[in-house]
Amino acid sequence: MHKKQVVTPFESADHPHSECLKSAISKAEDSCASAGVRLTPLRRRVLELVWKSHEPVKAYDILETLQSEKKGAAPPTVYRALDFLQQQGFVHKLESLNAYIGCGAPGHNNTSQFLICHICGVVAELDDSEIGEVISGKAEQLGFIPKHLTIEIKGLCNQCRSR
Amino acid sequence: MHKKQVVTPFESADHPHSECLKSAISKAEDSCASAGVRLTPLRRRVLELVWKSHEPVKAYDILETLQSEKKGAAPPTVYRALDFLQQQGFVHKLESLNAYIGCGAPGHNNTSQFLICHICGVVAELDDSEIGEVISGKAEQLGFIPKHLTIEIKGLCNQCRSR
DNA sequence: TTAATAATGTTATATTATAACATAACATAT
DNA sequence: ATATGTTATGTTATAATATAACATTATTAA
Repeated sequence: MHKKQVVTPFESADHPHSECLKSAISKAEDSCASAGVRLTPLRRRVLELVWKSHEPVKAYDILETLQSEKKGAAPPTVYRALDFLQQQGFVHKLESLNAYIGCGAPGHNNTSQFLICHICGVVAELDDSEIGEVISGKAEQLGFIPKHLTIEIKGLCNQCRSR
Repeated sequence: MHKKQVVTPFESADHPHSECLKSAISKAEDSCASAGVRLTPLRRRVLELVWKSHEPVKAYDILETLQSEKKGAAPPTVYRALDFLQQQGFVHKLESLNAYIGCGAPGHNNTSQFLICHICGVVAELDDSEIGEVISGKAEQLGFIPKHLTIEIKGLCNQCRSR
């Protein structure tokens, strides 16, 4: 029996989100310290902005906020920070949305699967070993060696279905 | 025991690709006839260009070819044709590449999974029921109703691994 | 303290995609 | 066959996403 391994659940509107944010920053700090890389003020700020909510965030929305806070931000400012955060596993890119979402369990991700509600926009993240295994298994039957999986599921979340 | 359901295999460089092209156009013609929609010369030409090979094709590469063949083509020319072809299930968009690939089995696709070789660029398409079922099952355990799956796996194909 | 490295600033441009409105082609009902 | 509605395409402009290239600043390590 496999476990669900929900890395980030669908959060209701009233959950204490400041805890999510705090936890994400804290994990990033620890991880960077261990890895010997720098969570600079800029990178930290971009991570905060990605974690503004459980909805995907667009690069140019981050840019707009940065520009409002301090002049001089340009697209590379954002994309470099996002690249760093993705490399460290703190942020994922949702390819089907061209948007970014905070990772709920940096360091514990093998393959991630994202459930994206097309009504409310909220995203849940799974790291379900069975999904990864089935896909990898099928691929390997064809002699294919998987390196990176993009798994994004759009649909209707429990909350939105109930309405 | 589930079957592999390989919709489009990894094709070797020397396979008779004109057969793939011919078959794709023929299926599209039939499907359009049944559905009562029009495979116009422009749409057919774009479908041919998507099926130029088993590698993903970029919208602006299609545009360039169209422009070389006849003046007046512009981005909407291509994107409209691609939209139509996607709606009819003749073409898939690979979200992780912003590129398009011909569908090997229009009308028989539940969920597609794409294996993308990051060395040679060739794409194989699966429509494996077990993959779809596992993912949908997990999602449903969370009360999520899946509508559309994006499953794209980058890695090393058999051919490229052997070198 | 200096040199090397890493991060950010800055300007420009590439790439991907859509909006909005005009014209043309086609279908169908008279 | 012709008017009319609908679908498809033409056309211009612009929006949205992302990277290249080089200059400057900050940090680290020798």
